Amino acid sequence: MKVLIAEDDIDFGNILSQYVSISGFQVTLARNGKEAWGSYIREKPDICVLDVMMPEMDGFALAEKIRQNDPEIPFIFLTAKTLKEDILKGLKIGADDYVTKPFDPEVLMLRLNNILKRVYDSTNDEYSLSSTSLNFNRLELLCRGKKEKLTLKEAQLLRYLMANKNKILRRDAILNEVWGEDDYFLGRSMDVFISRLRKYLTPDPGIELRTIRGTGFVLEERKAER
Amino acid sequence: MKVLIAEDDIDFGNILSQYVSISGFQVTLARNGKEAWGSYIREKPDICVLDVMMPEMDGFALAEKIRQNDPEIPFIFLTAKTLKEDILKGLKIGADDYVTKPFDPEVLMLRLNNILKRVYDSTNDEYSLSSTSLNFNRLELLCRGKKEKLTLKEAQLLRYLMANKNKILRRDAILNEVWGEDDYFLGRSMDVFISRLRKYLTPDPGIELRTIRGTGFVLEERKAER
DNA sequence: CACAGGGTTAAAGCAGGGTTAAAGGCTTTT
DNA sequence: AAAAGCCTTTAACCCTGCTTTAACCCTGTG
Repeated sequence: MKVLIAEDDIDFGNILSQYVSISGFQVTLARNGKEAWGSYIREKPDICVLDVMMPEMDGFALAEKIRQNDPEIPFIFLTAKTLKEDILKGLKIGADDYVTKPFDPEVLMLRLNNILKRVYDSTNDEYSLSSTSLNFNRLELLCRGKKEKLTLKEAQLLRYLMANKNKILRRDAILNEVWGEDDYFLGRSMDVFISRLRKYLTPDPGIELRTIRGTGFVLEERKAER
Repeated sequence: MKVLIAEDDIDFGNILSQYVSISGFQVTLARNGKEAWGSYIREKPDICVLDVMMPEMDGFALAEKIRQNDPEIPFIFLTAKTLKEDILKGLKIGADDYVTKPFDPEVLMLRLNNILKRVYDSTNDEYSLSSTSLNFNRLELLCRGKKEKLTLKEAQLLRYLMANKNKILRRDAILNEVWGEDDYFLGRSMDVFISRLRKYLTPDPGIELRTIRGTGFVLEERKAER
């Protein structure tokens, strides 16, 4: 498990990363927001621990940028502030946790473990339906023997559909879950992706990505009708 | 969505539960751990908000008891303490979040929403009458073993009728509730839908969608007449 | 028996999606 | 620093299926 820590206080950052790496994580330490962004792109960590107050780019701005790249990755914010608006801001971005300084590194470790257990243990990155399966980690779709390489968004959308197979998913729910927000244009964008997924799925006749007009979509196993 | 709040400070508990119920949750408020346990068994809430310091049974003990009953249910702990060992204890039990008093109810609401979105994404609303049931989420009607796929409007209308079964509903009330407005033409449109619903419901002789001339409609269970 | 409220069916109208191509952003490569 | 490459979003145009409108019929009530 890779952890990205962004913390501008050098001493504190070192202590923290020692602590975390002793516990078996692979740690990347960055000294400011810009550096952290570079590390993120290179390392593709599993979780980010971000200081809110940093030079170059603050923790919130960084989090938003990272969130755009990966809507699933969990964040923990570190801050000296207990100001209400800061906490609210963090939670709105989708912080998974919020730790106010000063704190004990052990507290952070427990939270890290809790979150990772939740996010990665329960989420198997293999999904299957009929004679089709998605390996989310490798972004690969195997459909009736036909292998397809997917892009990240394609895979995220398909994963959400497969994780909720046979359930009608409302347009706004899909958008909020996969894109993080919901507006008209993103909706049309989603339609484009749906269209592309249908193409990928054509080799498997046992699977149908059905439109529920005015509501949303379902990915369902097609009963052999007539 | 049901929320169980366990809080021994009566005033604070009331404020909190008002806040939460305004946001559309169904709230049960308990004044101590024992009472909360009873409420838990009765209500089977979807999430628990527990004060740590309570008479009879503290929040941690309660959480452990509840966790035994349901390994998935999420917790949020409320506490005045910022003591390290308390936070650790909570996190070890598997707290999903931890809020220290004093705090803004809005913060709590955001955390509630975050957690619930994560844990439960689909609300299954089911309505039934006689040997017929409507799954509104799936837009499916099961009528005496006959399955029908409904359109959104059909389902909305039928849901309103089923949610108010055996009650006479006035035309203008139905229109305002289902269509959002009430004029002559929409009224005729509704008649078309009523006609179609009657067709769907014919397989179940125990159900009648009756017209109250000059007033509206009732969906009622038909007593074996004669 | 008259007529208004509602039943039923078919046609019309329209909005929500389907599909494809081009534009726009980011990163990586040269 | 420009160019190339890859993905996502925007745009345009089309089509389909749902809702509404319309037309005609039936029936209960004064």
